[in-house]
Amino acid sequence: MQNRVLLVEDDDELRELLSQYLTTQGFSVREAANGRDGLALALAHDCDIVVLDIMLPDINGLDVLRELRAETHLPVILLTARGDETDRIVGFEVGADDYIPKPCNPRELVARLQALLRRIAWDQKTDVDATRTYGDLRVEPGQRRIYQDDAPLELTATEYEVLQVLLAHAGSVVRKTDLMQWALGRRLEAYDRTLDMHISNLRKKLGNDDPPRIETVRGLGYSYRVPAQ
Amino acid sequence: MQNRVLLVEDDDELRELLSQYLTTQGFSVREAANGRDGLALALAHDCDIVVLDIMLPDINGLDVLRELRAETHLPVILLTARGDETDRIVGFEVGADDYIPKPCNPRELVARLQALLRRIAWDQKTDVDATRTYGDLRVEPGQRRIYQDDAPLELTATEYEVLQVLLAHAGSVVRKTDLMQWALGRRLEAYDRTLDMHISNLRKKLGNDDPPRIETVRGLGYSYRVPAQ
DNA sequence: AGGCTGGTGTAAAGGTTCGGTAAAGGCAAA
DNA sequence: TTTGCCTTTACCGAACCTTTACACCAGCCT
Repeated sequence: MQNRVLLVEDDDELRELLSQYLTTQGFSVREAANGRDGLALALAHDCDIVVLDIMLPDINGLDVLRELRAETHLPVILLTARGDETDRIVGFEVGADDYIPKPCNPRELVARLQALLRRIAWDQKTDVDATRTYGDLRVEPGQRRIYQDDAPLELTATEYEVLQVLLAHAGSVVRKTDLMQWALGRRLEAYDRTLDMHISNLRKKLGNDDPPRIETVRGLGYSYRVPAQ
Repeated sequence: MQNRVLLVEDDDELRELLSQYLTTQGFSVREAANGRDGLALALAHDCDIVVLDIMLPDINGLDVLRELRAETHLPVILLTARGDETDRIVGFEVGADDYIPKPCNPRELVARLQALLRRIAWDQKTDVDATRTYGDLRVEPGQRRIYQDDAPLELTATEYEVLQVLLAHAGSVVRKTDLMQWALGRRLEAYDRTLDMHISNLRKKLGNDDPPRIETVRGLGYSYRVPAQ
């Protein structure tokens, strides 16, 4: 399916522009307007690559990168207005994989994203492919499979995507619009019941427990019940 | 341990300058002043990473890269005077990992070299030049043959490439676009069923087991089922 | 309470896309 | 020319995403 990009950029206009372009280029985009949200989303294991602006309102992008590197080797491309060379060198030292000065050409951004993803796909996997466990569920991103008590669930591509997003945000509510965007890659339109159907099918495949693993938050979205320790 | 860089650059002065700087930065440098020598050295498995000028007296740097990519996934950083954007995009499409416009800052070159090498070290790739065994299959890259229970499989050149790539990533899903690029060396276009045919033929030659050794992951690609211990 | 409204659950039907494969075509080397 | 192999074409069946339809429930208003 499509690669998942996390775009951390405070300039709403630029973020929107890049987000749309990346979407047309076949990426599934998550957005964050500040460092705190960006870091949280990046650590949620719900994206394959990060595009990170250095100038952010709250936490400096380099500090976000530092914190991220303490946990993961998620590929990161830095973005900045400052053509400052020192900035650039520091960025690499902190662990960036690439660096693009603004104003950035969207086509170049895409080319560099793809070059990096290709390199990673060839070399044996980063921690994006690390298996993660949520109670009796185990996500194996490399195989694109989810196991329940060591038995693989027979999920379709979309079901896998939906469940994996819910699991990445286990314990908190994922809004329907976000779930739609992230898992299905398109916007939620009125009267579109597609997502509800996928949830329904997922619940069936997960076994219709009580209380349900996937809780409905009326008017908002869904949430995977955080598993008891 | 120092990393071995191959520097392919026709401008003697610049090459000498970069070579010296790279040496002071702890790299072991091999040099080539034209495309032909560069290609030969790169294929000699005697370096870890290549810095490749696009403007070369004999073969165009992009063609050198193309030929290199037919054989190996050696990391390559392109270098060029032309700030031409198209050149840049083409470079990435052909399989470059990075791109630096001249005049290049040696410090930035080193930073990018290190970023790329670090990425590769993190992702520890499987050595595709070594003999590998997967259950009853054994890949002998030296002979370009694959043995099943010590009996050689009668594979065509393309079939060998496809199966070899699948085996190198045994247990994880290889996307069709990647498989196409890595095994067939070209981009997957719409309505191209070539890959499907090779998979079909491979399955036949491997014996149509159940469950199939080569699993289809609908909408994504294929995956070689990891053999039971 | 009763009824309205809008969000949700889900069975079933619809329609499209995708993958498997036989067979034909094309191309290049022997 | 023959041979071997890669590619294209074509058809079929299966998978599965989406739509439709109806039932249900919660909250709110009267």
